[in-house]
Amino acid sequence: MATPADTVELELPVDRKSAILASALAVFSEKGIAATTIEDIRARSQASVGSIYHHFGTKEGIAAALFGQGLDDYWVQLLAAAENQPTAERTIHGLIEAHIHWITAKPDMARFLFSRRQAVGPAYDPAIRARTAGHFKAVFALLKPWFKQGVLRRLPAELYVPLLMGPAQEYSRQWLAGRVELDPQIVIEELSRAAWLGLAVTKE
Amino acid sequence: MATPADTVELELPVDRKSAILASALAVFSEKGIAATTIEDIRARSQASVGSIYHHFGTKEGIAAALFGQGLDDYWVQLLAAAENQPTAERTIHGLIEAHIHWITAKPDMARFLFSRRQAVGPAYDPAIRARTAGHFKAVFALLKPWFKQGVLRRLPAELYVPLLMGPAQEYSRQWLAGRVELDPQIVIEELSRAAWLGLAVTKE
Amino acid sequence: MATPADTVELELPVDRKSAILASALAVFSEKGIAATTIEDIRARSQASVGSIYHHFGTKEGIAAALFGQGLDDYWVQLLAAAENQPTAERTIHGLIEAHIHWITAKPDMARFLFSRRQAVGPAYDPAIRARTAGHFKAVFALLKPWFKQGVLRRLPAELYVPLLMGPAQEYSRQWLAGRVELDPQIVIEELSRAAWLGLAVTKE
Amino acid sequence: MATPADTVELELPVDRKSAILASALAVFSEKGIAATTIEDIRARSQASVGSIYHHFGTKEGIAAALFGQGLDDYWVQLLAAAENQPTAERTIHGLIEAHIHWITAKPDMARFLFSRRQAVGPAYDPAIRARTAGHFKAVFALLKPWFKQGVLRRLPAELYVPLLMGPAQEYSRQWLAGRVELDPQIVIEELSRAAWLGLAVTKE
DNA sequence: GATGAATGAGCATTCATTCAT
DNA sequence: CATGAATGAATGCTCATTCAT
Repeated sequence: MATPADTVELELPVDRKSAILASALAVFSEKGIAATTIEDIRARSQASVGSIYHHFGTKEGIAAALFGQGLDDYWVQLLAAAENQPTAERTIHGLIEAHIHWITAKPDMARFLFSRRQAVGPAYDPAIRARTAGHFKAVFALLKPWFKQGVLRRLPAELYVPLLMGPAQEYSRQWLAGRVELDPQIVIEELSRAAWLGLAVTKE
Repeated sequence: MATPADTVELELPVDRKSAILASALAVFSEKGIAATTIEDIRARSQASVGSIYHHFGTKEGIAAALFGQGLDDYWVQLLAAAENQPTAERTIHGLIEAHIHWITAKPDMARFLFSRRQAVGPAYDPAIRARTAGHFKAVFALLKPWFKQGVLRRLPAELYVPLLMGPAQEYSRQWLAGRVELDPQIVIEELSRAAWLGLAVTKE
Repeated sequence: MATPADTVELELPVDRKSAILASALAVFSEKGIAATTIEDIRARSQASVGSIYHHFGTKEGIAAALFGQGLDDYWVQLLAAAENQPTAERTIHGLIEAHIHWITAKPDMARFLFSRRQAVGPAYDPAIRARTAGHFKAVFALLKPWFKQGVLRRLPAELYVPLLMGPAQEYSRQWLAGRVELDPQIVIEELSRAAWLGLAVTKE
Repeated sequence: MATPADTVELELPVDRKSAILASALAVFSEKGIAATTIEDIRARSQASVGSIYHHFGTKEGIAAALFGQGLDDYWVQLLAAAENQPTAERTIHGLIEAHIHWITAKPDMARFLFSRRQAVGPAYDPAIRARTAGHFKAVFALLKPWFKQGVLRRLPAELYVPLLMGPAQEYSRQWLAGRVELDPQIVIEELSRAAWLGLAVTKE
């Protein structure tokens, strides 16, 4: 067995394009998006400037490609986790659990994705918004039945994300910033509980 | 009739230093922090480059000064709102309400403050963390009695902020990004309710 | 024949890197090192700022490259002139002659080289010192035999350069500053004589 | 007794003007002339920018004042040392001795003075040249008798300084640069000897 | 597709100097 | 005479992007 697990750095070059994206993500995470230069990405990916521009056209092109990739990956996880759950409570639990697992598994991508406005310029805003909306709609569709059954509360649309994901999102930011370290299982239970209580119809 | 109300721009120059800070905040909000140049700030504040550097030493110095100012202002509001409340529920309600009012009153500063990592470099991190921790402690002290009375749940410290402020924070981000527009009163009630349910001891 | 001999200025661009070095030397000589700006060098070399930085990394990088080049060139001349001389006196004469010829042939480089401390920052000091020491050692080795034969005096090491090159060096500085103009042959004889008398073992 | 010997730094403020000059010299020596800013001088002299400009008008004005002061001081020493000597050899010895003593006593000023071209801009050149010429003439007059007596050689005027001061000057530069450290007495004897041999008429 | 030298607009920062108090 | 806030031209350097090979 040649390469030990922590020499990950050197395993990049699957193909050029992916290597560049992976390197970009790594550097973004290390130095911040704004502070990252093409030269940083070039050095890490062992590609040439020309090659980078050949594949992505612009610095922002790299970020956009990365963002799209991360966005889809994230929502795919959420969707999968929420499917085929027997109850609303378990569905919500599945979403929170998937969220925490995902940021834990891919912290660099999470950091990048959650820095929305810094990551990709306003030009890409509509596209991203549309894509996010699409994903969200798919997930929301899974909750529909329970709204009809009166298990989940009917609220102004803009409040669902804050109530559902707000606590998890806030915790994630702190964890990604290295300010916090807890047993994931406890965190998931607690954050799911909060989301559930905020959304569930009170029995009286 | 000399100056119409919306020509606010021109009323800046109280004293140089404040004018620079105010202008910086305005430009940060308009173009984003990373994209803001000293020249932008200079043009808006009608100061000279030299003057800016005389007062703040570095571009980051401006951001740091602004951040400190905003941070204190924010927490002062929270603290005031949470003081002298008769019940835990009302205290939590006060905090959320103050939060929403503050971001509504000072959206530019809120945008700046909530972009933590982009706003001020890692050099200032410890200082900011300490200052935030201090403010938070003061607020948390107001909730102490209810922990002792068994009204509020005892949880790992890292979960209080997510449960208490997470929903409000998530909503604020969307509102500040212009993605949402709701009746503040409804928002406050809903977000307070979520925070309360997440923190309160369940009667059973 | 298109370009007259004194339009040397326009013949620069052999390759970019050399053109930049040559231009830098010219401007250093004209305006002084401290007063020379990158823009001066850029204008003269007809390169772009980016190109200059691509090749030399720093303003000081240019000076360092130039210094190394000049240093080697100077000592190569001295060494060649001192080799294979029949007597100590002729060896010393050869060194002084080579020195005067070199500064006469390359006054700009001489001015640059002899302004040691101003030319290159302290960071490069050790490297330069080592390089100079190496060159000096090679030359000194040529004089060794005559020390053994009792023709040249044994003195504290630090005095050899002052006694050998001091008069020539002082004259050179004045000549390079344009304060003096003499028949080189007379100068060489006189300065060689002084060096020889200072170093030779007195017969008597 | 209040102030210990090594707190010399704090004893500056005799009067403002002198304090500024002394500070300037100190900083020049520490950071180099080109790298010294008015702010450096201000900080060390504990004067205000305004005050500095009031007294010297320009940054170069400081250097010029300092240069004049140092130049006169140097030559006064040389002259005194060469006066009333019984022989040409002792006169030359006196000059070299005074030179070495002076640079040893006032290394900062020596460093400043010997960096001629960097110290003061070309504007002051004629004035300095004239002043130096005057001083030199006075000293040279002391040697006149021995030229007439055929003890000292008649040479092109431009060669006297190189032959007389060249070795000492070269040694001084190295000593001031910290590259050398010898017993002053030996150095003086050796450098005087070289100067004498270079200038004396050979007995045959 | 890949390479890397070249480009040049743009930026943060410095610093001598001025001048109102 | 002293002070220090204010000025703004000038400078070294960065970096996204292009393009000939």
